[in-house]
Amino acid sequence: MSELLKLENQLCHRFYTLSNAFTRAYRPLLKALDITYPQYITLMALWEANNITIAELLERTAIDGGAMTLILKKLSEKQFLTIEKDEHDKRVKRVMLTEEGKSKKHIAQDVPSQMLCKLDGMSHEESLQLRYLLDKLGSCFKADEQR
Amino acid sequence: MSELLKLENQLCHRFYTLSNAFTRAYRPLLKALDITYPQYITLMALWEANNITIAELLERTAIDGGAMTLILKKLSEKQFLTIEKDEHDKRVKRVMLTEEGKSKKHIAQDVPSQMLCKLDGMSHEESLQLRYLLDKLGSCFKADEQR
DNA sequence: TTATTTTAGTTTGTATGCAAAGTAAGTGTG
DNA sequence: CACACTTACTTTGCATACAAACTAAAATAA
Repeated sequence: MSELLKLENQLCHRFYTLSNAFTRAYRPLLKALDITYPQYITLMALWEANNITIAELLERTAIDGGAMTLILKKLSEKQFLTIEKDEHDKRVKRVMLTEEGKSKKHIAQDVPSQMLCKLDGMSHEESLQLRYLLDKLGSCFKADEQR
Repeated sequence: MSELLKLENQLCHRFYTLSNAFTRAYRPLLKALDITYPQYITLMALWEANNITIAELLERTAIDGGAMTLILKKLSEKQFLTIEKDEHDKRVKRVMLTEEGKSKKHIAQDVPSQMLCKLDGMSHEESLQLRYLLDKLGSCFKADEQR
């Protein structure tokens, strides 16, 4: 049978599997913060750059626009952030961390290192190499999507 | 600020982004078959091993059980497969490709190579290396999930 | 200025992903 | 044989992912 159609030969299936595995692995770590993985991504973006527009947040997180509306609603209900209309351009909304949202960053500090523990067995060398290859693959997609 | 919490340093975010990119990239390729990416994964598993139980299908595809119920329903409605109860163990269901489902494999033959075209820019060497690292990462997760 | 187009976000409909609860049917024990 | 336990799936509730349609507001063109 065609080797090309075998599931074990699909790069895509590895990504599918691993991406889901990451989400599962983060779940218990994020429980203390009472947030989901995409919500965590959103907060990380904000901890890095607060008071940005939704468009900028979409750009940084690569989260879907429609999904982001709901995610921000949730995070807003949980008192992590507030959303305000821009003064000059009323189409634009700005997302701002609350004091509470800012303070949660301290709790989140531990999350990345805990995740690294789970991924023990992979050397630093290897993870750097992996990162390089992932970024290369990412640029392939970017190039393709522009066609 | 803590480097660890920067979004660009997260391996997980690369997987999140790339996994979604794969799904998007497959969409147009799968349009001819009128199936989604998880449905494609399911069919690949069946083209490789027909007449298997749902449990085996879950094992091979790593798709969620609850989702699989719906995916099989869809594929069944589309006449790709049928589902029958096992004679000996009535809890078990077996999934079988219809003649139509089998024949679609020929159309699907082109999909992997079309995807490889999109990923041009990555050498064969690099994709082998990537595959090796992905599998290593996968085994890290497996080891962790068993704790 | 008015009509056209573009931009920033939201909404809607469909398809998962996942945990947890539920169901039906075997298995094992006493 | 009766009860507890395990299996193989399905169902349910919630949270995205994504395309496409929609809305309001700003930028441009005519």
